[in-house]
Amino acid sequence: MQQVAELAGVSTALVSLVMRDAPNVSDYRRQLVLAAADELGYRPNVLARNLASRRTHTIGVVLNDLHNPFFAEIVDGLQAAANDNEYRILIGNGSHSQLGEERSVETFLQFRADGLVIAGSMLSDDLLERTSRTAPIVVVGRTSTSEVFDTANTDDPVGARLVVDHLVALGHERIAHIDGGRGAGVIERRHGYRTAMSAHGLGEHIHVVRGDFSEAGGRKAAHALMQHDRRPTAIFAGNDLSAVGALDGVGDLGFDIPGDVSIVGYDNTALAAMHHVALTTINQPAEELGRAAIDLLLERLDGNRTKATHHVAEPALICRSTSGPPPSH
Amino acid sequence: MQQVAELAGVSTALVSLVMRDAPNVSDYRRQLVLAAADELGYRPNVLARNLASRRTHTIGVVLNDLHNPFFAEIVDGLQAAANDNEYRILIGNGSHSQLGEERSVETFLQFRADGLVIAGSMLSDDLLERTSRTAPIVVVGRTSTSEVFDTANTDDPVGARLVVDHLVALGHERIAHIDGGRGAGVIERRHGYRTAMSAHGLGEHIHVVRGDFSEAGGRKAAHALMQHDRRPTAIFAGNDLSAVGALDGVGDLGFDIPGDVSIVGYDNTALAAMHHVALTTINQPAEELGRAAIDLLLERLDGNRTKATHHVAEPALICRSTSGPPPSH
DNA sequence: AATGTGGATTAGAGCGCTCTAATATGAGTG
DNA sequence: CACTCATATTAGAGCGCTCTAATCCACATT
Repeated sequence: MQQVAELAGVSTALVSLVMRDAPNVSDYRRQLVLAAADELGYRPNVLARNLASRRTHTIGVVLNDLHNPFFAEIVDGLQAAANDNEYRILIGNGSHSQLGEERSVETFLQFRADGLVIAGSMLSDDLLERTSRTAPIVVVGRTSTSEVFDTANTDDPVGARLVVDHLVALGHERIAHIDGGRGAGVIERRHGYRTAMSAHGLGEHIHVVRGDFSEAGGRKAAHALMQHDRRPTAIFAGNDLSAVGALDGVGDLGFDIPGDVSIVGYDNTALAAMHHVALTTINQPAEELGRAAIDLLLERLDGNRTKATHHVAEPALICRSTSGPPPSH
Repeated sequence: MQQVAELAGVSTALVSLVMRDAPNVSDYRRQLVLAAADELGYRPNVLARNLASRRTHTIGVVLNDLHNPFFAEIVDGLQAAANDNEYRILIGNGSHSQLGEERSVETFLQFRADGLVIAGSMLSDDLLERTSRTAPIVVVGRTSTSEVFDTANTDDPVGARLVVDHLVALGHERIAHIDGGRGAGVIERRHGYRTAMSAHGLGEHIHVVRGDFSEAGGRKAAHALMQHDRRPTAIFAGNDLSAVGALDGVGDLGFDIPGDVSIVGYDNTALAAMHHVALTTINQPAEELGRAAIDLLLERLDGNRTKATHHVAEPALICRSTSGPPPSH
């Protein structure tokens, strides 16, 4: 920077002003500085800049599971919104574990990211609240009544109800649910499922088995369900990934879909849309969620809001070919 | 830091030593400092640390396409290897475009990442070589004869040959190829396909159509191929994602797989392994590639090597159910 | 000619740490 | 008991930038 200043015959302060295009710099000097910077191949050191300005213009995004296409879609929304606002995004991999998420969060805090977006988090509200004292946080894909951090997610109870309604309308009664273990949105979806089942007078058929939002988990759960003595005629999986696993698991055992059993997912990822999968599922507007998350964060960063806000998007049933009437026994 | 030093009754230098667990600090003082730090909730500022030490202990990973599960698998290897070596990983999204990759690279350089791993890059060798003067780079999933930066990838010409050999052994002659546009490894796979076809005396049946390593691209290419007047009996797609797209596209038109047409992918991602897809494909040892990339980078960072090294992994045919004998016309 | 005004420029302190070189400490040695 | 030598500790400069407050200057106003 000093070299640039010398070459341009100005002070380092002016170089600084030019490099962050501040106003009130004469065009003449601006050109001088720019030329000098170019000649020397000068690239501002963001580390130093951030240290001095106490702002990094970076948002840390912690993804619970890089293998889940749903998160890739959320990132699309985040990326777009961040670009529009001159923020950059860095992604941390939660490795599908609490520890992994914590590590990522810690990394971002140490880098002094201006804010965090945590998608599909398995972390406790308590931990998140504590963290958000250091930097504003938006949690995506999970409900929370926290009065400290913001959230952006889909109305999961409604989503779960849509699934049950759909299956009941097709004539199903024995509808089982594969949940997502400790994942995000698990409680709401499970609860929504239970409530909807009861509302249809199917309380006795409520059957929840544990999954973990992964393919492997979905497959295993499906095996268990289909080998049960009162096996279901329909399975509502907690997300598309485990639905696809269930699809596999059910297929392994030689059952026909949807002839013998219907399967419904959640998320409407690209996976579900594939012709060869054609999964009936619930759409979550991933990109909308991503954009909303950034908006919420920026409101905080610009100091326009201190009260927690919870953005709730509408789910929608996407009917494809893994759901149909139950077998006539 | 100063507060911690005062509370512990030592110098800031000693606090610094303790915080990065340097050797030669007495146990007594270490406890003192640790206690003080804990009491004050002190968290070292990585920005300042990095600025002062000129080391960030961070590796920037630029992924060409977050939607491609292959990259998620590579990240698993990178993450594991980085953890083992006390490095942290940050991911940048290339958004499937050159511009997106450049932006990510720039971000990492500005953050002074110690090194970069660029997976599936569409950037030119020239640009990469220039960049690697600033920080060491390992390019994953792409061949290069560069004498400047390192690479870790699979032997693509061999992989392509395995595909053609397999299809020819099944009796196919009209084998078409959907390439990956400007993606990584495209040239080698295409060339390997051409060479293998010629070696089998099928030069006249060489038929390449352009894809872009995405599902949409694969579907579109498959449509074009199957509506061609001399339509192929087998399609070799440049990666799994486009193979799945091709699967869809072919299905759209009412063809049976593999009855009417065989489809083979490349990468052996989780996508291909799905029961409902069961794609015949070429395995790339993603985790091995990830680990190798980190190893190469660390050799550079530790100053043990300055000569470019190219790690080449062995591809392997994974035969599933999207390939079979051609239809008997 | 004196004064005012507002934009352009700059000096210099400080962000929070690391690192070098110097100094303190203390056990072991002849 | 002075003298090593290895280990433990510290002072203080410096990393590369931003930011505040001060200064400068050209031009308009009285």
